[in-house]
Amino acid sequence: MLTTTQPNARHARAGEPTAPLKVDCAHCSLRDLCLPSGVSKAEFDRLDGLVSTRLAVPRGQALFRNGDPFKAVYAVRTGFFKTRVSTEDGRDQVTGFQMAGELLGLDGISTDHHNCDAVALEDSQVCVIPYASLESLSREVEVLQHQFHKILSREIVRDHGVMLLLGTMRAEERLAAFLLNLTQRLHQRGFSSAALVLRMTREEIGSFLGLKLETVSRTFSKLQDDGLLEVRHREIRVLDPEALHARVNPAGA
Amino acid sequence: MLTTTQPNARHARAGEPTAPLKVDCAHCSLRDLCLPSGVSKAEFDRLDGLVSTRLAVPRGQALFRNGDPFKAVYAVRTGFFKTRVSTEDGRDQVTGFQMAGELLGLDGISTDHHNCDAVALEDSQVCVIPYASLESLSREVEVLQHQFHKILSREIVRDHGVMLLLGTMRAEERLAAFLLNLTQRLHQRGFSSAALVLRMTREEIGSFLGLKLETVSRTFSKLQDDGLLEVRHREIRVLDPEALHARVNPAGA
DNA sequence: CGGTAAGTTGAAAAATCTCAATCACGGTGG
DNA sequence: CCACCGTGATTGAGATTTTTCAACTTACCG
Repeated sequence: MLTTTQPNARHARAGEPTAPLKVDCAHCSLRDLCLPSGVSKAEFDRLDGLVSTRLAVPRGQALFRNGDPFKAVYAVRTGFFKTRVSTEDGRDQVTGFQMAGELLGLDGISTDHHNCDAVALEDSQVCVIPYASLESLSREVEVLQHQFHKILSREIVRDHGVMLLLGTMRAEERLAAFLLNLTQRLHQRGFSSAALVLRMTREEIGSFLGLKLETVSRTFSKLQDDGLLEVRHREIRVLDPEALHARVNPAGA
Repeated sequence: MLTTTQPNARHARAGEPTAPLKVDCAHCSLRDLCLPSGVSKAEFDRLDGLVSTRLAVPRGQALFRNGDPFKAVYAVRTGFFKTRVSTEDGRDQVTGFQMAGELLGLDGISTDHHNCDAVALEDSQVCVIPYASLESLSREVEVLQHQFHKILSREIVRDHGVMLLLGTMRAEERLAAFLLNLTQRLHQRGFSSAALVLRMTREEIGSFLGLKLETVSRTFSKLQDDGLLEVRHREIRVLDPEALHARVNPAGA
């Protein structure tokens, strides 16, 4: 399912839009998952010009990097991203994985510069939402303003959930929680919540979960041995979602 | 320095404002650290009515709890808070400590209900900022809108920093980073960055840093033995800030 | 002045990491 | 078409870090 890398673009930065076609939230299938969620039919024409262009980001390439000037936020249209932050001495932490309908770049508002790297894990497309337009439009369209605030707040709540995971859970619980989160988000998007293809390596999963890649691998094997999963490299089948859920909170509740 | 607990209010919820006096950002000394930062003199009168009241929160008491309906965000005027989230099986994670000028309750926008508990660690006062007023006023006052977005974004960036800490650092690095963060914020507020009095227990520090309280205690002792700190219970003196900084990133950079 | 909550310290147990070997697969080139 | 190469994944064994359990100390509050 992964499209092949475009070797000549692999090490370049995100460039010009491949398809500068007029883009239109009103006809986008991700409408209800994305920024315009809650905007009524009648109001959709007011969102005209919110999304200026689309941008293709080949696998392995950064949409933006730590330190880049912040000008826009991005909505994932197709594909899959990771965001990561790093220490001065080179250790890094994946802060999230983003799929269709999710927003990237919100961190940049705080300092006018991006504070993390966003890297495509497969060939992807994003909608470019110039931040100035978003601010001015959300002064006029109340539901847009509210929805944008909700998205920012939701990101904070999500982050708190990740802190809880990193601060209190052991390896098996972390991986179980991670898989359930992925399947739940895939399900929202109309995919099976039993079968999934991971878009990231064991190392990237480990970086997100605060574990080494070997620990991730061992934990996959354990969950497989226990009959909760079927693991074949990146293809995962969830055999027993109930039991998987129970692993997140072993004490039960 | 800690004010004593008011025993009879200890187990009650945050109640009515003790001092329903007209509150005014324009004359508040926290102006530049807080929500109105960046609002010009001329515009200050437009912020009239943004802060409806003040609220006293005695030590140990919750300003809000997970599940409470979300109606307002709160700016800490005096005192000190922690926020925490918890799992169904009762483990919890402190997600942050908030001091004067910092905002509480932003998590509530996402679902119209608070998603964490905010508990005063000493007798505190907050300014109540009804969320509806904030949204409508920020549609009119551009700099307020922008500042509010910056605060939301800054919280996201802060959370990513905590994830990095929880995901990649060992105990000593975590504690060093924590202390430097505290001293830096105290310094911003005009306090010494060498001497500080912790407002929280070892257990709360541990919960924030993803460590057990014994590990926190041992790590304090280690840093003291190494001559970087002087630790007497909650009174901490930073003897060698440089060296402390070096402990955060032992590989150097 | 006693009781309780908070903090410190030790020793053993447990979880995770590190280092190393091996395996599997996809892509490449002969 | 097949052998080979490189990346990613798995597994094992030993080292390290942190946790757990327990004893004890200290400070503070009533």
